[in-house]
Amino acid sequence: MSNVIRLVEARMAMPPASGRCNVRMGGECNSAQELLLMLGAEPLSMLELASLPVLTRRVRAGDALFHEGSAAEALHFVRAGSFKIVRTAEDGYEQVLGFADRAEVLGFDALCTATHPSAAIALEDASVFGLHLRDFFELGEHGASLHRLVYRAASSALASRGDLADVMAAVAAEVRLARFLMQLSRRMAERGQSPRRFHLRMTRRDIASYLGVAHETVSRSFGVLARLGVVRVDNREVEVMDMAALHAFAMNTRRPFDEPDPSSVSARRSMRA
Amino acid sequence: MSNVIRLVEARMAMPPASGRCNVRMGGECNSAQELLLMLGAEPLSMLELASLPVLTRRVRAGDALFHEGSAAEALHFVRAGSFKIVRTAEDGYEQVLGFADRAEVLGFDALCTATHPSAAIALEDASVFGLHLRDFFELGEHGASLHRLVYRAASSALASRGDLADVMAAVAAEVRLARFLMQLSRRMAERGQSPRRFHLRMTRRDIASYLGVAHETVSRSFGVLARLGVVRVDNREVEVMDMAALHAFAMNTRRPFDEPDPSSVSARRSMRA
DNA sequence: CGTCAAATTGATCGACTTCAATGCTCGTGG
DNA sequence: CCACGAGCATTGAAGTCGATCAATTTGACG
Repeated sequence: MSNVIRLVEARMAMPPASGRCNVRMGGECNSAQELLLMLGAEPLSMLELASLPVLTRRVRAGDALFHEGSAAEALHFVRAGSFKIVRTAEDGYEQVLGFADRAEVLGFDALCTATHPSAAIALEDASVFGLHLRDFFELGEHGASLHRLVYRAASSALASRGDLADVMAAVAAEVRLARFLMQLSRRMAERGQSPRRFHLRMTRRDIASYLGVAHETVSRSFGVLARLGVVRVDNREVEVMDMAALHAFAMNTRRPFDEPDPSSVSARRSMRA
Repeated sequence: MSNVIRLVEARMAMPPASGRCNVRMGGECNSAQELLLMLGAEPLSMLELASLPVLTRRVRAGDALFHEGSAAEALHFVRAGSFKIVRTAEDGYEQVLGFADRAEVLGFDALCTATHPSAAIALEDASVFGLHLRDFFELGEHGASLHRLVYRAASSALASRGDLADVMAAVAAEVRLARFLMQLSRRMAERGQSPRRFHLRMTRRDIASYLGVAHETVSRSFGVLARLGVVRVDNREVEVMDMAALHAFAMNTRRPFDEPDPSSVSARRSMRA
């Protein structure tokens, strides 16, 4: 409960009200505490890390937190707003690897190569915590509890990229979209927000890239799901009308020749009126 | 049969057999040293971790190191052999998320959920180091150097899943296969082995799942690349004949309307003789 | 109000999935 | 040791879904 409240406050009052933290590029006042709380630290462990040098940084919508190929200097954690993680091919094609919300780690995949294999671009005005690698690697025994939190965040990031595979594994485009919406719904639930109604913060192109289809196909797939009454879509506003049907859609790995679970709305696909 | 045994022996003996370490399921003698060396530790840091409780475990071809959904108990590092990382859908469809070779970490994505979101299945008789989570999280300041190594391995695992997206992002099946082969080639080079000639340790089905296409399509794509003289394929034995052409193939993000790099073999696609 | 990007909708064609049948490898057992 | 069988791999044929090109509408922002 208090989690929810804090989350909402952070989101509503995006320029955080903690006064001195608003320094242009790096107040360290209570940032450490805020970061640790966000990552789920126990109060006990926070004392020993009170002096953790944490930078805060704001990123405007469309700007990159870091570019692909740039040198890795810090680990970042999303404080507010959201990001897309992308890789850009030589010909300019932008592949979206995932989306990151509050408390998620950014730039972890740069630790092994010392240069970022992917870029992080803000989908809306955002704010992040930064932990310089030098500092991060040099906190001796005090760092134990922080390490645990970072491991968890990194593990979560790894699992997220597994979700990407889940989505792209589906054959039919509507199934991919359905799985994507299920992922979003689950994430919303984890944050204590409504899993039935949410605002998409990314463009159709971003979704298309994430799904591995053309952006026109995303539009059409939204249309199909909407016509079937599974969801209601108004631009970037999405409402899940029939969660069971959406789930049934997301299941189909192969051709949906078998009857698609007789519960709830019939999820037949022939919609050529 | 005898073939397999000889192969296994050769592989197991790869690290100069440190004698007592061959205990069935858990000698801790020099395993710690071996693990640290494998992960690239500096000799200096190895002294303080000499007593690290490291288990060794052998996994036979086709067996699972851990199953999807099982409780996370340890971090594993591949000592010998190779694995595929898979997620299985309710309908039994097996999605391959990646392949792991020597020195790679397995099971890292279980840290956040405490249960494995993916399974690791040995592609051949294999051997791993195991680090129990209790032990891992409880090495105070001495763990600093180990943490650095584990972070690097985990970061590498995250980047690998980005490669998965790269592959599945391609529109044409031959491009996906070409990218996959480039990945393999790069990995071989990193290990100091020939980047032009290698043995595929996974089935065509596994490749197909990784690429996100039907396994028949993988066969056909191999055929196309072979007919063009880009590679030579004999069952699971692959030889890259024209690395530049393979690279050119791997580039194509969109339809190959522009001339595909006039160097080397012409990489046109119309092969309807 | 005017501009530009985002989003929707339509039409065409090619590539991939799917079904089906055969050849090949390799491990097991006769 | 050889022959058999089960999974792996290749090849063929047909139907379909989605990529692409193209045109229009909507929406956001100055």
